[in-house]
Amino acid sequence: MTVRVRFAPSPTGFVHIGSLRTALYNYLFAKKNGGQYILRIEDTDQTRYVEGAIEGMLNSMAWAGVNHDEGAVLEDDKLVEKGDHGPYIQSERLEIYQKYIQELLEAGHAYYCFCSRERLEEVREQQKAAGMTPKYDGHCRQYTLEEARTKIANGESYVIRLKLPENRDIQFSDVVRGNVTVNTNDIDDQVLMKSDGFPTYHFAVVVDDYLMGITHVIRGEEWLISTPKHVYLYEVFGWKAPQYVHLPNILNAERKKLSKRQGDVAVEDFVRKGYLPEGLVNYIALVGWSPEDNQELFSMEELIEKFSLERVSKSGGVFDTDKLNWINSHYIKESPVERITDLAIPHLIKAGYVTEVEVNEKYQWIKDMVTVLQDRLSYVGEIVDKVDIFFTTEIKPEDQEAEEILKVEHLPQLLEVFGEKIKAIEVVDEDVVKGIFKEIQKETGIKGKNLFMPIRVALTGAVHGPDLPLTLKVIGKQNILSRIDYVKNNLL
RNA sequence: GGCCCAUUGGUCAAGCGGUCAAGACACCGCCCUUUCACGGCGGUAACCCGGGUUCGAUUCCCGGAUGGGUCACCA
Repeated sequence: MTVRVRFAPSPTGFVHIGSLRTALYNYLFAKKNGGQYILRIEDTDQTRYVEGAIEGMLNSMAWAGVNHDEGAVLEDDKLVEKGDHGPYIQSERLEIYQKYIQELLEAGHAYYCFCSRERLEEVREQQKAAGMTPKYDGHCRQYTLEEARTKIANGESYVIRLKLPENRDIQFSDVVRGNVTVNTNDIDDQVLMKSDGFPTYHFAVVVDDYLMGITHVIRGEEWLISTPKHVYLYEVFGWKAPQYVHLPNILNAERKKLSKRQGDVAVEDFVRKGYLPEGLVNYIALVGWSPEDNQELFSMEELIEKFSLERVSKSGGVFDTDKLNWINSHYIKESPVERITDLAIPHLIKAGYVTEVEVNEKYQWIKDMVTVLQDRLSYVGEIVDKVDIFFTTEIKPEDQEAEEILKVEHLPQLLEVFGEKIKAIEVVDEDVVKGIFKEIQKETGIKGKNLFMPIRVALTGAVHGPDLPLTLKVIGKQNILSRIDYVKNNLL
């Protein structure tokens, strides 16, 4: 039996970081087992549909390199479907659901319900007031199919509910949780078909997973509790249920479910900040799964090779930006400068350091700047916090420590000598600066920290920063000289 | 609140009856570096609490506590 798995987002916005991980695990599991990974769009809630959401999600998945074998894909910016188990968009499968819901109705496993939302609300309130768990009271179970159809013919609005047997334990085995048992008395007669003719998730997911030949359902743990309803549906249809795999949640620092409004949770947020796809994917793979050995850094190929559902953890994991940064910085260091430069340019433009028209002629210079900074970035966008030293004209000591350094008594002499030597050369590059430092050391006896730090602070205002010779190369001869003048005139 | 699930350092986590309880991030220290980083080496730091079972429990069982999930015509 070939493995077939699916990722089934609903197009209500962006791809949540937790969804990315769910998709990734599905993808890894499929690839590992030579199976297929399908992307199905679950757009059964007409009220929550967001324009352009599908396209955005598809782009995020493509960015991350989690590519599906079947499902909705973007071709020349147009949404098309690939694969022979389609349609893969639920709103295009309405007739299919109709057929199966009729089957259920005829067999007595589902019934029409005419209760108004008001009545439902009322019942719930009463139950709550009585200290009971809110649950549909089965009011419409009394109607025969025939009676119900008469009411429908009279124009009454209805939904279709699952008719659950009383007091029956439904058990299923979850790959990560083991055996889970829930009694039907604790489950609602779930609405299967809504009054607008669309199926609910619970119905569509079962019909589609069956029809699409899904063998393993790998999804977030928020679905664990409703799985018995799905298992029951498989049973009454006489279908074989898939293997269930419920993934633990990804939590924030407060150990709450990671959600919007408390920072970055959308894949696009990380793209925007300048995280690399291999960094994000590598990190996210490690929240909720661990390899047999101690490996931390993985390419997608290695993840596929090492991944197994048996090693998925049971409990939720906190999203740790520090570790993400560490992993991401690894991939930034590994990348060709050109790649980081190209990613950095939009950030520099946005921050106002360069204009779009300047970019071409300044490309080499920008590349030099990126070369100097590349090893120090956690994510590319961070570069805008570090480039000020290359653009500033008026040196300002960044803190008290910097101010102290500017007060050292040999600074005026040092700047004088250094300025003269810079003046004397054509082009400032790394080796030239190193040579100059050597000469100064020989001529004045100033060396080490006493040599580098005063120059660094005088020319950049900062105590910390990238390698000085490289930094000076990027600053350039003219700017070095004018900064020296500025410091002499204003800060000494 | 009912039901379901979980609980190893600050965080991710290994462990699957006998270990001085791995490793990584973060933090601290040292080394490398004529500066700053990178890097290398080292350090601090954990089995939620009770009962059982067992010669022996972090590991198995039962309670409790804590945390999470879920109780929609949302997914």
